[in-house]
Amino acid sequence: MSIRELKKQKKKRAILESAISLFNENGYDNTSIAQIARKAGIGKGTVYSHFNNKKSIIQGFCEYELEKIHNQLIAQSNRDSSVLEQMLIIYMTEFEHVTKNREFGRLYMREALFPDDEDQRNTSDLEKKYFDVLFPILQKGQERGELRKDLDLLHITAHFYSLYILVTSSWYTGRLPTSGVKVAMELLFKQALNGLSPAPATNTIGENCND
Amino acid sequence: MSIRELKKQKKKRAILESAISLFNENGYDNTSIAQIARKAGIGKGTVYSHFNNKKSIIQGFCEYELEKIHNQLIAQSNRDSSVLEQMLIIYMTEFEHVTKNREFGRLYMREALFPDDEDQRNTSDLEKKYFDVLFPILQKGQERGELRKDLDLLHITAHFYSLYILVTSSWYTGRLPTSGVKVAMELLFKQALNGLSPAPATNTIGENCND
DNA sequence: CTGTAAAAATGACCGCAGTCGAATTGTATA
DNA sequence: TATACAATTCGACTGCGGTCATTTTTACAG
Repeated sequence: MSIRELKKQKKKRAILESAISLFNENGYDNTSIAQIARKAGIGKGTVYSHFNNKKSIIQGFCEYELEKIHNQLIAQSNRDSSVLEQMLIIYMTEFEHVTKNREFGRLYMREALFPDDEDQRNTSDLEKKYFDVLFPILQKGQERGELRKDLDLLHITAHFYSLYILVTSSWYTGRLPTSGVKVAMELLFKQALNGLSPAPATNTIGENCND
Repeated sequence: MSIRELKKQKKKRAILESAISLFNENGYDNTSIAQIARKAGIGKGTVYSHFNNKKSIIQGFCEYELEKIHNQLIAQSNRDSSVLEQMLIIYMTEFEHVTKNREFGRLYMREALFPDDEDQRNTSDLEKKYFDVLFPILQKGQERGELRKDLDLLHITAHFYSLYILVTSSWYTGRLPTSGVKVAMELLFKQALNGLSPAPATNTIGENCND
């Protein structure tokens, strides 16, 4: 690694650290690039040689964090627990990381779910890692009979992920206090597994299997 | 209604119309308030006497639109259809409206789900109307035995709403083409009703259901 | 119609995100 | 070490969102 690359990495980290502390201190909108640059001890223009724009400072940080989580989870994952337990661990871990730096997490969720048209998403590799964590768990779940075998793994993921989004949103909007997040997520995950309609045995099977 | 109020309403509509066309033409970020003002035939400062900031132009529009939808739905709703059918109609209607003006919808979803801390949400009345539409349908569903009676109506709503968010996000991120939205939503709604885990009694029932 | 006070409209102004060409620093070759 | 070249840094500059003191319009009493 040349001196150049080394300096570049160092500066990038300095920018991120300045940005994180300033964003959490004063909020995203109340922090100027000039401030970040000053705190990092560099010129304003230099910030833009490391990040395309203000938003991508957030993306850079969050994607870096998320990748760390995923690597952690792959190492930690306990193949023997139930799907419910493992999903709870995964999404609660992600929730904690996303909301640890409130401002960063908020802007990341926005960009990830409803991105600017111009920002062509480069999350594909991140997504791949995501699925690398989830799919083995779900597959095992299918083999163990915890999950219906006729369902696409992608669709199963969709249910858990969508509930994760909702819970996170509820936390951000203040409808759900931090203390209630885990309970809510567990409840909703269980309901997703069991279904909203009554068990077929007791009731009209035909209606549940309508097409 | 005084002449003042009348003029004010007229100008507000003029601003919105200019904003809608410019946003859809050039995108939100590439449209300046000055442009909107010029097109509406007023001064720049006047825009700010009708809207607190650029974002609230979007909110004003979308909340107005959503209220229209809700009123429509209350009138239209067919109490005799299944919960699945009614939910599909409601959320597909909302999807169509939200995505009709792509840019507006995107920014509205962002604000609704992950709002700025400073913007204290005033969506409570909008939410109330929302529940006024949904709860009767779900209640009827419980009475008819389509939905488990032990579930909180709010939680049932959560499942459908979260899937709606996911599908909408998938559309905005380009993962789901417009043509695939309804199919995806129906599939996911059915799965939410039936549950992700196999029916307790037998394993084969699940396989007869859905695709 | 006139005077007047409140309401509304306005655009100059401020601080910021992002750009760009010039200046500086690192690298390679002789 | 000297020189040429590429990468990096920089801050003055542009156009924008949002503010505010000033001007213009409206409502109404005398």
